[in-house]
Amino acid sequence: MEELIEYILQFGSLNTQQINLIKGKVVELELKKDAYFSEAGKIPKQVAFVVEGVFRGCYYDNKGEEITRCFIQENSVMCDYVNFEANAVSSDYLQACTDCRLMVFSKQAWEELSHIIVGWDAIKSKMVQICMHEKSRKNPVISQDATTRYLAFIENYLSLINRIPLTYIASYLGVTQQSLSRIRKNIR
Amino acid sequence: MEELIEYILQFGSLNTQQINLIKGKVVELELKKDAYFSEAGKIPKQVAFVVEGVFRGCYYDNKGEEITRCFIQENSVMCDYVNFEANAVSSDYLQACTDCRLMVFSKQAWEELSHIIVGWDAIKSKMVQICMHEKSRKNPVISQDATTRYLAFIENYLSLINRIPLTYIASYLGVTQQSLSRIRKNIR
DNA sequence: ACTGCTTTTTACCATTTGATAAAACACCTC
DNA sequence: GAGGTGTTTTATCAAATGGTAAAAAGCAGT
Repeated sequence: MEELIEYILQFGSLNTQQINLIKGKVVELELKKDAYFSEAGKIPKQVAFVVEGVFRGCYYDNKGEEITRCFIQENSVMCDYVNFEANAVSSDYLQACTDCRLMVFSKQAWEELSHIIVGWDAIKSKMVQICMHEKSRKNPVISQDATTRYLAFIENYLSLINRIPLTYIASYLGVTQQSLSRIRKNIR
Repeated sequence: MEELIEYILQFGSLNTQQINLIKGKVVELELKKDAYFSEAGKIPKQVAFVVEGVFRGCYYDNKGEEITRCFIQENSVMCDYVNFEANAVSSDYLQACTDCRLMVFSKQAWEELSHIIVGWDAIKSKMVQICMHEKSRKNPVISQDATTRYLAFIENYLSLINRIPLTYIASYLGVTQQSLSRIRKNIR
């Protein structure tokens, strides 16, 4: 819980009473490896803060290929936010890559905070915008070759290398897992 | 001007008085082809609405390669918003690909609207979030081959093909301009 | 129509990556 | 420790893409 509060306070200041209001709206949730936090075809109904574990965002293209869009690590917010806000059907899965522990806001709780905490909306938008921006900043660069993309991935996500299957990393980097394996051999 | 108002009203409703307040805060700006709306190394000080013309967002990687991140067309909002909000130095250029006409909010005007229009903040965040989301949704998919990426580009940006240099499109798709030229020949 | 300038296309070869298949490895259960 | 399951590595060949260079096409100014 303290991790969540500390995270939120990065984006604006809150007094003790306001912090307690937030604590009252959030519930803990555990998910096992491979479980989905949210699924394509459903309307996202929750915003999560990742306390422990790693998630990935992924979807399937029109050829049925699984594509990993992003990874979400400890101490960050996770949600298909635009569809959450719009009550629209998501096209992405948010899947646990490891056993995970989350703090979860229901849509109702998330919206009630706007009414009971002055300044919550400002914190909220900042949080979401920076989250989106960070994500895109870390994305593999399409004009770089696969080796360069892998090296950049190590820079950005060093701690993930031994926590999640190589297939997911390959899919994130846009190469086959065989190519990634070859790349790993060559940079050794 | 009417294009701007119509665009804003997509994200929330405003009365005539509020609309006039917005109109009073915005100024028209023309930029010639190749001019920059904002530059890497500077703090973004303005938010723009593109009335006419096409822009691109681009940056230079550590090898000095120019990389085109996105295109911004008519009837959309343009800004390096996270750095605009944070008063932080941008690492991107926003460059006119054609002669352009913009409606521009200064940082001061943009913030004053928050104080004088109830609900402006909500409209603002929705606008920015959807803008970021759209952009990433249209991005070329790294696991697809160059031909597929080019065909997807045509789907998303058909009207751009004959308006902007091929080099920019190649740089956006992550291929050399020679490869793109070969691809165009093969799909004919 | 000619000149000079920029953009786009072609061509050639080297390198990277994908597709397929098989082997090696790791992990879990019995 | 044997067997089963899933993951990672290797290997081989075919296809896609990059690098370099040159030719062709488009375009503005005279």
